Amino acid sequence: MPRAPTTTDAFNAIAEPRRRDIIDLLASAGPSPVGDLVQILKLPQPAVSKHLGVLRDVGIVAVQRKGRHRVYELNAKTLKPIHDWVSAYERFWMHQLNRIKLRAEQSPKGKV
Amino acid sequence: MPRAPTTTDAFNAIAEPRRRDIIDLLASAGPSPVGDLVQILKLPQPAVSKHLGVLRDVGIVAVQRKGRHRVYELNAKTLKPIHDWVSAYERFWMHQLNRIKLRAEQSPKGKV
DNA sequence: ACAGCATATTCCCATGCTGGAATACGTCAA
DNA sequence: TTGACGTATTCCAGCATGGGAATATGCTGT
Repeated sequence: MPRAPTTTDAFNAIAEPRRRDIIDLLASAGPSPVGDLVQILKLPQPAVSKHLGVLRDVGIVAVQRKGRHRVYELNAKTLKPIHDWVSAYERFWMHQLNRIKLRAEQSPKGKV
Repeated sequence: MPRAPTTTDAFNAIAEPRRRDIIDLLASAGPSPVGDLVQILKLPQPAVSKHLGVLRDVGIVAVQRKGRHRVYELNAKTLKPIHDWVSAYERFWMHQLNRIKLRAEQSPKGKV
């Protein structure tokens, strides 16, 4: 089977750098219509719409119709699984001291 | 252009659930030879080797030859960019109180 | 040298992607 | 209505994927 669709989950959705850009932008600018994103990201409008479609499918963003505009809003809690997963590894780069701890915790199975 | 190769960066590499499984396993069991991973993950050996190849290209794991075995070790600091990126959104789901803060910080540009 | 184990690589396939261009859709103003 | 705007969808292309099967490589003991 081929690579999983980008709409499978948040992990797949955020693999695309442009989609992370969109997320970052929505986080800093707040809910925005598509046109604003197009202007700031300097991407073709269809490209932005398609990326938004993926993010929408995964639930990372939500839409609201406002006249002929569509206002996209970030729904960041869908990113929590990613944070949860990667946070387990934070200790690996936090302090040098942790190296000692890690050796003890991991203790390659050969140990008695 | 098609989707970026999985070897492009850590974001693309970890989109595959099996590769996250391998990372998790290396983290908890410590450096391990391929055979151990194959046995525990119950995946065909070539599949594991291929996934390890991707992780190796991105730098998430490192290999060490030990006789006829190859011992793979986690190099978790390559996951830091992911942690850094997603941590910016932690506040969105931490405390309910943050909702108030967030509204103030984001203040959709229309505001005076 | 040889057999056997541990691992990597190659080949094939069906699928789904991203970008670009063109086009369709829905809404507002006159 | 009609036209114009904002946005979404469709069609096309090239391409890398992950799985399976088969095979190649490398090391070890005898």
